[in-house]
Amino acid sequence: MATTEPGTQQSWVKPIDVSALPKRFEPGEAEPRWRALWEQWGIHRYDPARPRQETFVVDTPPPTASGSLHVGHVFSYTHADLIVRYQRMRGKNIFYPMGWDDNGLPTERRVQNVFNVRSDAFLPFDADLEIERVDPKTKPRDLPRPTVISRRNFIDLCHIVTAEDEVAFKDLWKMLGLSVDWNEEYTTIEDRSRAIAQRSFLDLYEKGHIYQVEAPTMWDVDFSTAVAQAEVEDRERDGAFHDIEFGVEGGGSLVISTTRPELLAACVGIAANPDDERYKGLFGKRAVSPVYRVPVPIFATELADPEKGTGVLMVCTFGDQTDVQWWREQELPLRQVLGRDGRIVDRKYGDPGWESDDPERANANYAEIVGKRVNQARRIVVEQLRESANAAYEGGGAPLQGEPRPIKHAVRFFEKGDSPLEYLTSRQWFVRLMDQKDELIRKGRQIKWHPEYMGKRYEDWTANLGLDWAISRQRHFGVQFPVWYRLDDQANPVYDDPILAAPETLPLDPMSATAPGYEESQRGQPGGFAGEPDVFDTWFTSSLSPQIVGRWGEDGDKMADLFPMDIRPQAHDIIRTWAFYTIAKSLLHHDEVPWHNVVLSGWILDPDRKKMSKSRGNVVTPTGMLEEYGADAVRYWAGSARLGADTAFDEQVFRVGKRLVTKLYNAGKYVLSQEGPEGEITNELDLAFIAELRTLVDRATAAFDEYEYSRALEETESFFWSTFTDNYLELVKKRARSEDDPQGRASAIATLRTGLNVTLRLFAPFVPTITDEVWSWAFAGETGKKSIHVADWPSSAEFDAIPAPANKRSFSAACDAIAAV
RNA sequence: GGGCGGUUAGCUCAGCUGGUUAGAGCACCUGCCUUACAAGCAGGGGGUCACAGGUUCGAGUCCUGUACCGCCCACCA
Repeated sequence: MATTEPGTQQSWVKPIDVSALPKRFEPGEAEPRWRALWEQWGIHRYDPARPRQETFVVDTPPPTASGSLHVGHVFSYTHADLIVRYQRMRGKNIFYPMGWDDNGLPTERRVQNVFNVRSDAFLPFDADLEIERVDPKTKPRDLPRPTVISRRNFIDLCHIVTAEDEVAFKDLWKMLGLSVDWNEEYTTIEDRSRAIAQRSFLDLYEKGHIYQVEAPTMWDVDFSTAVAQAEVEDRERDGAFHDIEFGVEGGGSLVISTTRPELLAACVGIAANPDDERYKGLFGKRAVSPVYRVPVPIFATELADPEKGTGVLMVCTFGDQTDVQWWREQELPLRQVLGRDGRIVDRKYGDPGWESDDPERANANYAEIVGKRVNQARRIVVEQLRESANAAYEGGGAPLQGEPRPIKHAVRFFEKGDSPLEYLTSRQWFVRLMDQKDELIRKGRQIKWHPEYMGKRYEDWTANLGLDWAISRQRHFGVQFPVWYRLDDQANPVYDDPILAAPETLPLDPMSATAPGYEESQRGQPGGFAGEPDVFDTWFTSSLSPQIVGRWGEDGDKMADLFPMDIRPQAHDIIRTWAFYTIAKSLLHHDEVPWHNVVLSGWILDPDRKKMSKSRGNVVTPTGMLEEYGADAVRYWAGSARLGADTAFDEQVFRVGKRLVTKLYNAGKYVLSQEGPEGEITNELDLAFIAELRTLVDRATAAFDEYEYSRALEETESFFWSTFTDNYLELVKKRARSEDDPQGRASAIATLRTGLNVTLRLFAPFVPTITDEVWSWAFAGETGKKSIHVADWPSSAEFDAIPAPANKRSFSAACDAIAAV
């Protein structure tokens, strides 16, 4: 700071008192102190009074609030924070919320385990219910049967568990120094989010984008719920082809190949390729199944591959997606044998739709598999197929031809599930997306993807979408459908004409709220009403993150001020879910893109280049590394990886980050402890240094503008370390203390301070604590910006008053000279 | 089977629109406690830029093909 030395007219740059500062910088002490100050000063607050064009809006990912955060989260959330801190210094009014995605299966699973309970949507709420936590030391097999409780009681427990997780998550984010506006915190299960999700449903319903249908859908038998295409993944599994002989009416036989003999009872047709010479004569005839002696039509289809198996196959209700297609196209009967719990349901041959040429045998065989799960049923059916008594026609041999042939094949799983998906007919709600594909792609192209090639992933997924979005889940902890059904004289729901909730009554639970126009006593009664027991797919709610923070349709609706948003940071594995659904919602509700930029972080891989995961036991805990290296060092590590790039976890980089922090501390102490006359920058070397600094500012700014923060960091770091401290600082040390060159000394001190001031600001988004610490020693007072994070981002205009050096090469020449010595 | 990334020093990675002897950090070797910093400084060794062709005066950079690694999607009888 400049003061006037007593007895002179010369103003004097006063040094800081180095002896008052600790010898070493301690992140563990400084970081909490600075966090408290930022909080106190409110520098992360959004200012609703400022106009949209001065505002930078972030659609932050709400992490799943169950279990724990891992290094990958720290990595990608830091990336968003780097961009935000840059924009804040550019003078932007930052809208930076944080949400917790707490509804959904992960939470349910945790609550089931923590309390040993199960939920039943139809049980009445018990206000006095007390549930003890399971002692974590209890072995699973020693647990009593789970207590079945009402959905509302279950949800209360979910709230308890997620509230604990959210506190832990928030602490971690604060420790990491995320500059989130904690006034804008939300959860996806809170009332506002529920109201907005239900409002979304009503709006889509009104616009004709939502329908309800009883149809085959992908079904997870463990969770007993429908799932959507986006939640499905393939897993390689062992299987076996079983060659099974069917009879043909009028004589002869054919041999099909199947991996799912247990579905033989669900067989409703036989298919082969129309050009397949082996089967051409059979189309239009009927085949007869072994074991059950059920006649089924033989038809031709281009989808049948003559090369696969025996070239002829059985169509079941339902073995896979193609079965569903054939069932529709050929108008085949429905013979579903698998129940929602994954067990074989009871059927009687001889009943309508279950005709058999030998009902007695069919029933005897079928009775053996009733109530069994798929694998067990398969073993039993295979044994039955080995008996010639079960041949498809009189006098036939054992239907199973040879031994099953083992194969490896991809099987569809629910991404959170443990059993293969089944296709079951059930009543589900859908959002129509198949008719929106072109428009979804067009919207995707209006968004800038960083890195650009990630946009292609979105486009491929959208173009290849095969199904509308199944949004209903037969689960518990989620947002309810704001829907009731009228009951007919037999108390059966009339699904065609649902009763919708009035917008002003949201949020509500139709299982406890009374349908409009009815009395609660009419619930479940003939002529009365019933609530829709299903809940939304969690993505139905989390895809509304822009609307939730924008309070769409609520008091204080800010959509006009925030929407479309500036950036959506997220990981690339959820392009097909979170990004896709958010774009879809935004299109259907507002005919707009939800944001202008998508910013995609890569994954953290372990040194074997595998994705880090809990199951691999190679997870490093984020808190541990923050405690050991400090937030600045951890942020340095995240900041050194560019967007989209998967990065191997390398603890060395934390050390490098920590070293940079130390260097900044020491360089700051040195520069600000220099004293001398105040004056202009006039010396040729100093001017040359400033010219170098100026180009650095331009490069770092350009990089940040393209979301390439890692390049900005690298440029700044190499300038700071090499140009500034190793070269310039060494070159002017003497002159900065000179007694006989007051002008040169003034010039050196002014340049040193400018160099420090500017590089600190360039580093501020990456290492917020150390930069604010050094900033506070002198520059905070000089500029009136008490925190560096609200100081102006450096611009080349700052240097306009400083003349260019006489020779552009002065600086490198001086460096060469010192190197030679 | 289709698509998208990647392959550069022992390790982790830069290298933007093709242009002088290919870079950084870590690790390694040598020398220095030079009053900001030994968590530092000065210097050094180490790379046929996966491979094969091609375009060009000139290719790590552009084109074609191959191999390997990873991801996404499809296949599921």
